[in-house]
Amino acid sequence: MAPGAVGKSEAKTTVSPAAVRDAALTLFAERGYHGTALSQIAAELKIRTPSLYNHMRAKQDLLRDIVADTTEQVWADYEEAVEGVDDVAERLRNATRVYALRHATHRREALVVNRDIASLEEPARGNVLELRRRHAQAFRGLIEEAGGVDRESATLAAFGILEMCVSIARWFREDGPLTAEEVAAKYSEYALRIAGLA
Amino acid sequence: MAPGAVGKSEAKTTVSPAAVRDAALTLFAERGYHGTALSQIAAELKIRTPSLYNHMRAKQDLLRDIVADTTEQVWADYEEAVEGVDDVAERLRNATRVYALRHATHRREALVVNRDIASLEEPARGNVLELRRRHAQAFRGLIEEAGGVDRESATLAAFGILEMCVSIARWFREDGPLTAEEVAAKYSEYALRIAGLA
DNA sequence: GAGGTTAGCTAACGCTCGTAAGTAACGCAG
DNA sequence: CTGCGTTACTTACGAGCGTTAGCTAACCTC
Repeated sequence: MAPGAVGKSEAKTTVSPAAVRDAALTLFAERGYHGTALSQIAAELKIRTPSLYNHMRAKQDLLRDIVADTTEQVWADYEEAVEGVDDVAERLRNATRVYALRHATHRREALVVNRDIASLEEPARGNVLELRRRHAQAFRGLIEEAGGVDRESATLAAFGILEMCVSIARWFREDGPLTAEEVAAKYSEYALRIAGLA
Repeated sequence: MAPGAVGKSEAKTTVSPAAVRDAALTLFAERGYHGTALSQIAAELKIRTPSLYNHMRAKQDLLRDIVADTTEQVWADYEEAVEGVDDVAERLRNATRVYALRHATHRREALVVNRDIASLEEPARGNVLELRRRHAQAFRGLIEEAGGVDRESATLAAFGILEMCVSIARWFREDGPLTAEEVAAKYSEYALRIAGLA
């Protein structure tokens, strides 16, 4: 049987790799990678520190998995969002909406990615940065293509829009007055204004 | 004579508290507070680690000074920017401009403040957060007062504008195609659009 | 009910960290 | 010239880190 996969009768009180990753995610988001000790992750799971090694290979692997998976999902979101949409303004709106939405619904992942990329070792770091660059350039391309602003401003606007979305992870609360979808709709509207399309 | 204050003939090859703080600032901005060891700061200054203690009291003090000073200057910028300006849209433009400008001209400070506030110990942490809250609420107040959007959207817009400016510290380069002033002008224009005033 | 697998434990490792103490060299004030 | 203040040095400490090894007890399969 696959390790950690609990059978029909649930809740065997045993820790799984996914549980370790989830605890790490919470703590990394709160205190940062270097600010989090394995002993704290273990405490969260109510086991001793060395027992963690039954479910992971190294601390760095936890960070790598979190950052790599998240970055790939961001790119997948983007591709799906613009696929088959003809109007360029609508492509920009969709791309911004899914990006904003992810930052509202996956706050911890977003915080870790944006704070601890520097703590990621090569070659993972290079791969992640490459994917991010591709995403940012795709955004800039959309804004240029839309034609509301000149080329230099497009770069500026792209950075502004992306980072505005990233910021959502810092203040959004699930029990707040607005749902994630509402916030995403607002911010994609802001994006069009910044790009000179509204 | 004041310690570290070099006489008329400059460059006595001796390290000053300001030099330690500057080296710490650079490294904190690059690798984060917990990711930076005092040994690295010492290496940057070409002295041994314990010699740092001739110019500082503790590592935490370096962080506290950097973050506290920067936060206070941000607030001072704001007050000066809105002082005596009647038109509310112009107040918003000015406030955004100086905030953006500071993030372009003090990139390292901005990166540290936005990344390592969690590593700041009390009571400094509380004080800083209080000042930041005041600044954010002032922005929200400006947007509400301007009346381009409803109250809930004002909060959203304020966060978006502020974080858009913060992002400048992440990509701005002094030798890039745009000056800090040009970027600040652009972003304060974006702010007005987000606030529904353009 | 025996054998193998798993997940927990304790103990211990090598390392690096931030910090303290004591000492030698240098420069200015008397 | 003498003496004091300053700065950097070496040495050392205690603590905490990530990680490894080895044991034990529980469970799953047959």
